[in-house]
Amino acid sequence: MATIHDVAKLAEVSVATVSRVLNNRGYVGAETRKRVEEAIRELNYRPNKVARSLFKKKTTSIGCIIPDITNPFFPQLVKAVEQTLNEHGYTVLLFNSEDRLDRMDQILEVLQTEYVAGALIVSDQVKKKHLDKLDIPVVAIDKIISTNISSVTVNNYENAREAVRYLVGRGCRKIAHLRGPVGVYTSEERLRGYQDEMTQQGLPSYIANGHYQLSASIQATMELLQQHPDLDGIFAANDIMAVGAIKALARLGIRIPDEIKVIGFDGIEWGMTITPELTTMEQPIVELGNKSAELLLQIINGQVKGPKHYRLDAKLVVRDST
Amino acid sequence: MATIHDVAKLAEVSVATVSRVLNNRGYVGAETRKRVEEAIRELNYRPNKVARSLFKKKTTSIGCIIPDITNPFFPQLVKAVEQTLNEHGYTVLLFNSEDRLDRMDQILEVLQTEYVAGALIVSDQVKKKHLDKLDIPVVAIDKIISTNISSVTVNNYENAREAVRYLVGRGCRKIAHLRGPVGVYTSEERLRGYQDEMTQQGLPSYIANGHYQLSASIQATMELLQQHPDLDGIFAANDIMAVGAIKALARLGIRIPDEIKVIGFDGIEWGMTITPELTTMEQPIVELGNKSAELLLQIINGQVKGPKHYRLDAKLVVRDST
DNA sequence: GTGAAAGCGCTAACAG
DNA sequence: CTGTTAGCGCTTTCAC
Repeated sequence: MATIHDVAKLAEVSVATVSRVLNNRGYVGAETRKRVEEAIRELNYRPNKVARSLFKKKTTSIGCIIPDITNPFFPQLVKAVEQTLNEHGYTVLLFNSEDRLDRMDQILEVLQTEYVAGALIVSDQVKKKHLDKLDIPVVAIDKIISTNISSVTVNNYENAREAVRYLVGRGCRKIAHLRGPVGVYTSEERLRGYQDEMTQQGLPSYIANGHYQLSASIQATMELLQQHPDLDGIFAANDIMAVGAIKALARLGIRIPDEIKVIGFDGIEWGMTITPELTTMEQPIVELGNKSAELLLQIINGQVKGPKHYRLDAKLVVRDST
Repeated sequence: MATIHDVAKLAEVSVATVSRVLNNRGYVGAETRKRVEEAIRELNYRPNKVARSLFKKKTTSIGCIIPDITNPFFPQLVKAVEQTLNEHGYTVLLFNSEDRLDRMDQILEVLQTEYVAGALIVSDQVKKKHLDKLDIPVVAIDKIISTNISSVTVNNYENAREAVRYLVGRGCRKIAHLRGPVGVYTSEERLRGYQDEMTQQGLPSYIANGHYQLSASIQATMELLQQHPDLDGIFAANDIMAVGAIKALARLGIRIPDEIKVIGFDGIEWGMTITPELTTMEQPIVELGNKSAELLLQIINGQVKGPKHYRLDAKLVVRDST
C-alpha cells in the first residue's frame, strides 16, 4: 500500500500539499494539483482510514445495535440503514445485543474506543444514563429512549387503533389482542391503542400475551379460544404472532376469515406465504432505516441542532385473513 | 478519555511500562504492575483501538460479506459468526453485497483501508483474482472460491442425494426438482445431487428453475404440474421455494403429502409455520458460522498453515409435508 | 501557494 | 526491570 509520502515524492511536493488535494481544502495551484492527481492514480493510492481516524478522533463507521438479527424485521431495517450509509461513504459496525444490558455495556465501550462516528440503536433496555457516558451522536430507532435523544419511530398507538377499527368495520365485535412482551415499547403502545379503541367502540377487551413469538402465540391463541369460543377477530401485535394464531386456528378447525378474522402488524414477507395470506399493518421499514441513517448523518455533520423526533405511519394491507 | 500518558503520569512510570502491563508482555515488577493497574482503574482507562491499529496495521474488526441480508439464512449465519467473534474480542463489519461485483470491489477496498484483521465471504461472484489483491486472511463460507482459499461448506451434493433417496423411500417415483439460480454454487451442487441420484435410481428427471425465490417458485410449480400432472414428489433446492411449491399446490387443490410430497433444503424457521409443516434437509447454520469464524481466527493467529476446507452435513428433519 | 513540523495514542526496539 | 525514542500515516497550524 502506497502512503501519502510516496505520492508526495512522486509528485515532487510535500505531504501537506497532497493532503490538501485529497481533502480539497486550502489553496493548491492548478499545475500542482494535476501532478498530485497523476501520482495518486499512478500509485493507486488510497488514504489510510485508520491514520486519518487517529488524527480526527473519528472514524467513518457507524455502530448499529439491534436486539435480534433472527427476527426478520431487523435485517430489513439493517439493509436500509446500510444502503444509505454506504452511499455516504460510511460503513456499518453491526452488533446483536439480545437487548441484554451487560452486552450493551460492552458494545458501547467498543463504540467508544473504536471512535465510531455515531450509533443507531434499537433497544428497550438502554436508558438515557447509559448513553450519557458516551459522547457520540445517537439516533434511536423504533423506540423513544428519551426526549433529548433523536428518534425515528412508527406511530404504533394510532396504527394499532386503525387495525382495530378496520376489524370492527369488517363486522367483528369480539376482538382479542395478542400482545407482545411486557416492557417492550412497541408492544405497550400497540396494546394501549387496542385498549383505547375498544373502549371507545364500547367493546369488551380480551388480551393474551404471545411475547412476539411463534410458539407462545400458538399456545396463547389456543387458550384464548378455549375461554372465549365466540371470538370473531384477533389483532396480533406482530406478524409472527399472527402467523401463530392462524396456525392455532387451523388446528382447531376454525375457518379464516369466515368464523374469525386475523390482522397482524409489521408487514414481513412471511405473512404472504401462509394460507390464508395475512392482512397486516405494514410498517415502513425501508423508510424507517433510511430516515434514521439520514438523520444520524445530519447530526454528525452538524446540519441539525437539538434532538429531532420523527414518527412514520404503518399502512393497512388487506389480504385474505380478514 | 484518558490516554496512556495520563496513566503513566498517575502511576509515576513511563508509557512503555503501562503498555507492558496492558499487553502482558515483557518484565514488569510486581509493585509497579500494581500501581499501574490501580491508575488504570482510577482513570477508567481503555486503550485506544485506533491508535493501536495504526501501529499494528491491523484492527480487531472482521469484514463479513453476505449477498442478501433479507434471506433469513444469512442473518442466522451472521448471528453465529458474530457470537464467536465477539467472544474473542473481535467486532463484525457487515456488508450486504447483493453479490454484485462493483459493490464487492468497493467493499474489498474498504476492508483494505480499514485494516480489518480478516474477512468472511459468502459470494458466488468473487473469484480468486479479486482476493489476490488484498493480503488479509479470508474464509469462504458456503461456497468454495478456490482450493487455496479456506472454506467451510455444506455437503450439498451428498445431502441432496439423501433428500431424493428419502422421497423414493416414501414411495415417490415421479420426483421433480425446483432448482436454484444458474451459476450459484449451492444451487448447482444440489441439482447435480438430484440428477445423479435419479439416474442411479433409474427414475426420470423433471427440472424447473425457481431462482431460490418465493414467487418464481410458485410460478414454476404451477407450470410443472400443468405439464406433468402425475408428479408425486418435489425436491426444492431451498425452503423458500418449498414454501412456494406448497402454496402453489394449495391453490391447485392438490393434497400434501397424500398426492404429492415436498421436501426442502435449509431448515429455516419459516418452514415450521406453514401448513403442512415442511420436511427439509436442515443445514447446520450455527455450526457453519461458528466454524468459519474459528477457522478465520486460527488463520489470523497463525495457528494453521495452508488452506483448510471443512465440509459439514445437513440433517434430514421429517415433518408433515412428506 | 507550498513546506516544515508537531502530534493524534500506542507499541517496540534499544539502552541502561 | 524500566525509560527513551522513533515511528505507524495522516492533518493542520504556522511560517515563508
